[in-house]
Amino acid sequence: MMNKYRTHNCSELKQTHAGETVSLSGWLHRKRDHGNLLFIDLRDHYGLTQCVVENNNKFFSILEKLRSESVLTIIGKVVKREKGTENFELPTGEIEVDVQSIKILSEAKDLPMPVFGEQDYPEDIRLKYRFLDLRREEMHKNIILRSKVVSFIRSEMLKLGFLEYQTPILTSSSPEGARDFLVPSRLNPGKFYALPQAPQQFKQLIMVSGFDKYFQIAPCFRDEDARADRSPGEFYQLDIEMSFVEQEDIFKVLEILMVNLFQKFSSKKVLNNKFPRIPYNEAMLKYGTDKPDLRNPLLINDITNIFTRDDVKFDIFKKLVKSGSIVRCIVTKKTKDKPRSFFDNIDKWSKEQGASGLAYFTLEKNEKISAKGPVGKFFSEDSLKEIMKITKAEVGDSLFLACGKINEIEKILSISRDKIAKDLNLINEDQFAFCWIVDYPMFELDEQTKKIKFSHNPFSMPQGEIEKLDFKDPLKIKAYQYDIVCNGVELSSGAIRNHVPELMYKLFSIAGYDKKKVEEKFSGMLNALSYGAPPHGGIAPGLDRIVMLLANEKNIREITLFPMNQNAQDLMMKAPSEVEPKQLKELSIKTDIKKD
RNA sequence: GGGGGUGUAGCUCAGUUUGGUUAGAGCGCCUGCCUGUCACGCAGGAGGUCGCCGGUUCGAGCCCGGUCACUCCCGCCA
Repeated sequence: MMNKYRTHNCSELKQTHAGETVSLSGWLHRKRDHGNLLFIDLRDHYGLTQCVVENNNKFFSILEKLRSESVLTIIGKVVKREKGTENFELPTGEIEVDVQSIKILSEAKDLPMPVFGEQDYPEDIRLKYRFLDLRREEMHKNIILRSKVVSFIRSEMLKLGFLEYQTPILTSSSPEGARDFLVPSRLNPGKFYALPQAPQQFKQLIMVSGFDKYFQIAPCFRDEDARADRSPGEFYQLDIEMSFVEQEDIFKVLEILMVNLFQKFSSKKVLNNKFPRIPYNEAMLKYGTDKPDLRNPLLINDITNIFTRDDVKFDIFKKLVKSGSIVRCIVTKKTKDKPRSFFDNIDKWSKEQGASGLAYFTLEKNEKISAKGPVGKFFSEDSLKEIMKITKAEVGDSLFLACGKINEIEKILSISRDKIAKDLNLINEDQFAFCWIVDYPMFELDEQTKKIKFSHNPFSMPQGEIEKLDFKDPLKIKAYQYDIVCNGVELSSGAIRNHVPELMYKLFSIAGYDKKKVEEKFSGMLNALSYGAPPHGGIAPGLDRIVMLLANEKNIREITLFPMNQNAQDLMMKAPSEVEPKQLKELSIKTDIKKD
């Protein structure tokens, strides 16, 4: 490299360059001013180089006054540092550049937030001055990681025989799923495009078009509220679709890709090269959630039947069980010597989470087996033996019990599992534990409307032979629908698709869409499936969440170049913004409609 | 739409419990001293509507009510 700005970058120079005259360009990272001797750390994308000026140099006073983060070119001679003054933490720490001349390319004002150092700063300032925030080492590193992950995925997918296809950004609104972002059409007054929530229908149409293996790093738009791990508005999926495949074919592709990806970009251990397949119902029972963290060894067991026994006197639970509640528990191994406060804290915490609390006892054995703890006295030896059989608990273990309606129990025990494991330090942070959640129900009951709705994707293929499906009891129908989960993070859902139009009408009618409505909303799709469609299926792992796991970050903004804040505003570009009345008029849009 | 947390100097934070003189510290900035630092050091200085509005009080950064901003969570996210 050699141009008017630089002969080398700021991480290149070594002892072997000593004596050469070089030019470097970059940001003034840090100054150390000794009055008659000035050290300057010059920083670029690649690293840091220390430059030195003495007070007999005509640029000394200029450099002394120049503010941090100004951009300059330094021309000077590479000098080997004297013994004892090297900095072995820097790749360039064995040399320094003796400044001969400089050129200031861009002067920086007083900074609203420093680039130097590892201090945390308020989110709104970081977002407003994102270009400064991104200069900081941690952010810079995360963004580079993200770039490398994207490149790696592309090359792996190509190796696996996939081709990348691009799909439209302006498309039509769909009735299912999230809220759409709408774009008014100038040429079609009163009509709107929608930004794609995912290229779902397009990727299926690509299969119908005969292309066999599709992937895309696809932007997806959903107008829903933000979370720490969910950008408002937009995110990226590794969108995948394959023809003539069964569920296991898709699992194989994803396992190869994920294992390679996570091994390449993290030093953490991938627990299983073949990810465990856990049926949805089993996951809800054993973990209370369909995104279990398998690093956590704690399991949930159902012990409702214990509370129908006459030799169990725990009347509060017995009464609830009689009226339809269930009891489930978490066993913790060898916790008999934990102090009372350990158990009480978890009980107290669960109440803060809105539960009615967690009962607990510890299994002991003197002459006979007994339960120690506030509710221990209610259990006979025989009932404890039965509990031990069901839960595989042993003497010295403790049980945390929750009683209530199934949804409440699943929820509280799911978060209790996390909480207790954290308190007992049971989670190995150096692991990635992947799993597949399979056999999702096709439909579920909407709690509010009491109507049957699609539980996941309306285009999924129901399991079993089509002729034998029992549409009278639709809640029992399972789908070829699956999620991939890593360390308790839901990375993606996918499905084998329904490529049979008649079946699709049937399924939609169960969810309350008549034939006309289905034809109206999915005409493109249905039409395509009527002229020879291959059986196909796919998946779409969230790219942002993959990078978060690899970068070990809890917040999606830490791995996104220019994120919006929680209110879906870009504080740097000032989006969204008002527009000229003329623009609105062209689009046939009025903005004076009041919200209810 | 709802709940929690935070808001004091350009930045990070202390002070709020128990209302009471001129609201402090570190970083940054400005001035001076300093030739081997790499978080350079030393001395001095500037910098504040204590988010905003209202209330209680002789007196409010501190108590009360409202409001705004940021954030985390619930709802929502096929």
